[in-house]
Amino acid sequence: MKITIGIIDDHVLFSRSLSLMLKSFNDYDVVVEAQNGKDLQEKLLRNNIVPSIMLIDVNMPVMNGLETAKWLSTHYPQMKLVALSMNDGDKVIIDMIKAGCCSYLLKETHPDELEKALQEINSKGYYNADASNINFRRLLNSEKEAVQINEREKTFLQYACSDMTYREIAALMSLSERTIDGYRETLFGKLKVQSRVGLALEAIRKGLVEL
Amino acid sequence: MKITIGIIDDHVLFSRSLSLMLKSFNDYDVVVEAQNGKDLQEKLLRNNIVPSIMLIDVNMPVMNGLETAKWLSTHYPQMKLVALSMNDGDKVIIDMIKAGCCSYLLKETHPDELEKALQEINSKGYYNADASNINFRRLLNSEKEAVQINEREKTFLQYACSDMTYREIAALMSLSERTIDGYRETLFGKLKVQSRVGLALEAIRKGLVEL
DNA sequence: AAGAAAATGGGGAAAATACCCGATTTAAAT
DNA sequence: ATTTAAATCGGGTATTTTCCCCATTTTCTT
Repeated sequence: MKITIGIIDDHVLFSRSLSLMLKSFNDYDVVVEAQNGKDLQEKLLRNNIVPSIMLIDVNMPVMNGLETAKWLSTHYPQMKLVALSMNDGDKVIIDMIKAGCCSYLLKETHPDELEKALQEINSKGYYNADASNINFRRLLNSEKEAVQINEREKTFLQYACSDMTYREIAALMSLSERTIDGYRETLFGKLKVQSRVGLALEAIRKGLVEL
Repeated sequence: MKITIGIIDDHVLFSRSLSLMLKSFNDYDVVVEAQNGKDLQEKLLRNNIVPSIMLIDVNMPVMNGLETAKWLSTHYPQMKLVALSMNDGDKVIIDMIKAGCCSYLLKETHPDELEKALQEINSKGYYNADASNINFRRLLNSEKEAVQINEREKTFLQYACSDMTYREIAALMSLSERTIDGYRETLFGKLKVQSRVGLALEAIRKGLVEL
């Protein structure tokens, strides 16, 4: 009995050719291919297919990898989820693992390692990429160091990434300019910057605000 | 005689599986696979291989798609270059076409269209993606509207996206603070912003500087 | 209820930014 | 050679940002 696999990726060229490759390994059968989470939901429910391993791309339109992984791990808790992505930031990797993925592979992974990963996931239930891939020790540390900001600060950060002056932002948030100045100061400390430009850029780098 | 193809992509999983797919089309032979432009240069020169069609990923480390396309079109002018990428901005597409690519395909392209594209490129010398892909008319218009900035301004823009003050940037570029102020003013006009934060953010949005 | 911690806010000053006025020097065009 | 255009630079000023001082109010803990 072959191991059933599902692939979710908006790049059809990738998912179709990866599907070919998996079939060439001879132990696997790709039973469903979807272009995003929404697409997958429909295909799973309509055809009543439940692959044992699901390869999930992180960056997708409509319903992204994180949402998809969360949905799958609640509705199909027995399914093995594998995040498959290009070089993402640490935060994304942590989020995918938290969402229930048992492994995180980069698209620059060699096919041989993919095969090894799938075998281990099927037998042991998980696979940790080594060497060229992800250093989990550093990841866990970076999570501790991850910047903690509250809702008000996040709102301010959003507004700070614009052409507005602090005076305008204060008016928009119905706060005093001093209070805004306080947010600014604490965020400067948390993000280790000394100017508003640096703040905006770091906020974007850390994914705290979207461009 | 099969048509010889080369693939450049840092995602090994993609290039290897795409290679499998192309071979399954039966008319093609993948004679070289590289992970970036530098890697390709070495492989071409060392093994004296000259594929007739080269598929080039745009985003790569070490030597990216644009540089690679430029190098190939000067050293191998008879080679057909095809840019292959995920959803990029208009500017990138224009640059790749200018660098000598005869087609620009997205990775979300369906395998059937890829096959059709390769056939047309081999027979007619070019292929324009239709429907879901790129609207060249809009592209040409957007090029007119594209912000034109010179080298000095670009350098300044890069430095402006940091914690540095204008004074420090002036020292770094060996220019007067006034001159820097002039760059700032013209760039404010070109990018339609009123503050340095706005400038930095817009520069990133337009892909004028990398984060 | 008392005390600690957090959020909010006030005033002021130095530095940086934004926006004017223009001059000079260099490069390019005719 | 002359004119144009572009790049570089100088001074001055209003606004904004950054960084201090610390007071009040609200929220949480004990």
